[in-house]
Order: sequence, then C-alpha cells, then structure tokens
Amino acid sequence: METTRDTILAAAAELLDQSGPEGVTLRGVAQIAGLSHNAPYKHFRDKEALLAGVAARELRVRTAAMAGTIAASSDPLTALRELAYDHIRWGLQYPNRFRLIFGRWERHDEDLADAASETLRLFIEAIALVRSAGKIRPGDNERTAALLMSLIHGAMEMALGGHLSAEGKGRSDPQGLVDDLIDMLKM
Amino acid sequence: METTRDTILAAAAELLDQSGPEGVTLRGVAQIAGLSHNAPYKHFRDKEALLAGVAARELRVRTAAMAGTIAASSDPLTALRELAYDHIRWGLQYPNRFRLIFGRWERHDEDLADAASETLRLFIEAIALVRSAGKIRPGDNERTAALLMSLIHGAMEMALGGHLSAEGKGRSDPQGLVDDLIDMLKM
DNA sequence: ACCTGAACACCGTTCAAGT
DNA sequence: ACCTGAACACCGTTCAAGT
Repeated sequence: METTRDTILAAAAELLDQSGPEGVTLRGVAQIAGLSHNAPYKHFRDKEALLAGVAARELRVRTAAMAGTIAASSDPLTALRELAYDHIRWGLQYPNRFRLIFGRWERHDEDLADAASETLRLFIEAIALVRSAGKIRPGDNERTAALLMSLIHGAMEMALGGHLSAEGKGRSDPQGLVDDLIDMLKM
Repeated sequence: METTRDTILAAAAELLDQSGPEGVTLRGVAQIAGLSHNAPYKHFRDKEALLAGVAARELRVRTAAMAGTIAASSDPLTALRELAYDHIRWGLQYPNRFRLIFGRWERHDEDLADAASETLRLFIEAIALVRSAGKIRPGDNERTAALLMSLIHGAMEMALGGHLSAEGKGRSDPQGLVDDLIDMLKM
C-alpha cells in the first residue's frame, strides 16, 4: 500500500526521461506528485536513493519483458539474438534510463544490485541454452554473457555519443556489431 | 600564451579526478587556480565548455601515448593488443576522465569530436595493419575497430560498476574479454 | 506516521564596475 | 582584454512544527 512511494517514483521517472538525472529535482518530483518539496524524504533518504529506486523498478520491468522475449522465440539462437536486440532497442529509446541503471553509483544499492544480477542471469541462461544446443563454440557461459553484455553496453554508449553511425562505412550500429559477435561465436 | 586557460584546465582536471564532474565547481576551480569565482567565464562560455576543454586536452594526451604504444610494439597483433590494454588500464585508473570523455554531452564540441575521431583513426589503423598482415579474418576495418572499441568501453563500464569481476568464474575482466574477442578475430 | 514551511549552505550564471 | 564583488534563481538537505 505504498501508492505515495510509487507516485514519487513515477514522477521521478518522468523527469528523468525529459532531462536526465540532473533534471530530477526533489522540488520538481514533489510538484508533479502533488506534494511539498521535501515530502520525498519521508520515502527515500536522499536523492540518490530515489534515483536507485527508479532504476531498480525500471530494470525489473525490463527483465520481465526480456524473459517474455526469450519465451516467445522459436529456437535458442534466435532467442539470444532477440534478447540482445530488445535490450538495444530499449536503451536507444530510453538513454537516460539506460545510463542511470548501468552508470556510476556513489553508494551501493542492494535492490538495484539484485535487479542487475537477475538481468545478467537471464543472459547467462540464454547463452547456456544456445551452447548446450551446440550452436556456439565451447566456453564459459558466464564469461560469454559478460562479453555480449559488455559489447551491447559499449556499442550503445558509442551510438548515443554519436561515435558509431557517423563514421562507419559498414552498418556499424549496435545491432550490426552484435550480429558480428554472434556470428563469430558460432561453431 | 594561454597559461591562464591552462591553469584553469589543470584545476578542473584535478577536481574531476577527485570527485567527478559534479565536483568540478566553478568556485572550486577558480580557488585552486587563484582567481575569482567567475574568472573562468572569460575563458569558457560555461561549465560544459570547461569540461569539454578538459576532456579534449586529456584525450589528445592519451592518443599521443597510444601512438607511442603502437610504435614500440614488435608486430601488428601485439600492437593491437597493447593498444587495447593501454586504453583499459588508463580508463580503470582514471574512471572520471574516461566517463567524461566518452559520456554524454548536451552540446556538440568540435574540439572534443576532433580528438575522438583521431583516437578512432588510431584503432582503425592498428586493425588495418593486423588485417593486411593476414593475422585476422577479412572484414571492414572501421567496423572491426568499432567492435573492439565498443567492447572495451562496455567492459570498462561494467567493471567500474562492479558488474564484471564479481560474478564471473572465468577471468571476465576487461582484458580477458578483449583477449577473447581478438582470439575470435584470428583466422 | 506523514506532511508542511522556513531556513541554510551551495551552485551556475549575469552584470556593473574596476584596471 | 582580463578580473572582481554583489546579486539572482535554483538546488539538496535539515529542522521545528503541525495533523
């Protein structure tokens, strides 16, 4: 029954999309939520905790959606590719959410860390299924998952910064680079 | 003859290393530089321009160092690997500089963009040398460079966020992941 | 338990002067 | 041309009250 807390989180997410983490002011959040400018302090100890709440909430929604994507795929290799594409599509659409979730945190947030390791686990499982189906070369599933996630994050970061699409002759957008990696992983 | 400008840049870089971009306050910079709190406005139009100046200056130094790394290597493949390692080592040592340079910018900064494309060109040339020596599989050099740089950036971001070393059984640190990629690129 | 209003220290930025 | 001091609007955070 924490509808007030959720109202605050929704307001913060709205401001985050509009103008990034710096744009998420306690006063702005409170105004959208219809509260006094320091009411959020009764629900979050400070601004960083509020942002961590937004990040964890969004990441859980994303992870659930990705699980759905896997379930809807016809075979393990397609599932892996769709999982990656899904992640990229979301990141490009909501760059501020993506950066907030995977960016730097001053303090460790348990809730966010849990959500992140769940996402990682999903990638590891997707890799494990492809590998046990004999579609990709032998290796450690966790390490291959780290390789794929790192590439996705880096490619997204470069794409958001305009360092990718601009200069490549080939289709060096995030999806293209992920395709390259998956092709090289194939046996 | 812009020693004042350089003094300001050095002061800003110092604060950046200590406490990130938010820690770079105009007042703090001016104090370290021995100026009044708004003297920097005579050299940079606003805070973002100041940070862009810091980023461009640091990236040029880095690119020169990387060029030296290449020149000092015995063969093209070693040069490529050392180039990547060098970049990773620097990023892990100066996370705030790394994030500033390759992170998000509100405004486009010509100087920084130039420095960044020079860095990219260095990677492309390193790839081209390895490829023309027949050490890695055929492909587009720019796209392969984008693949490698994306992986490096993403792995660094994940390592800095504590998402890499923690859960991997295998040695899934940035260097290890880059090794994996280069191994897969080999013919 | 939850919310409010006033207050504090800090920040980026602007402006009218000074040399 | 370069620097200064005062001022403005804004921000995160704290605190004493209110219900």
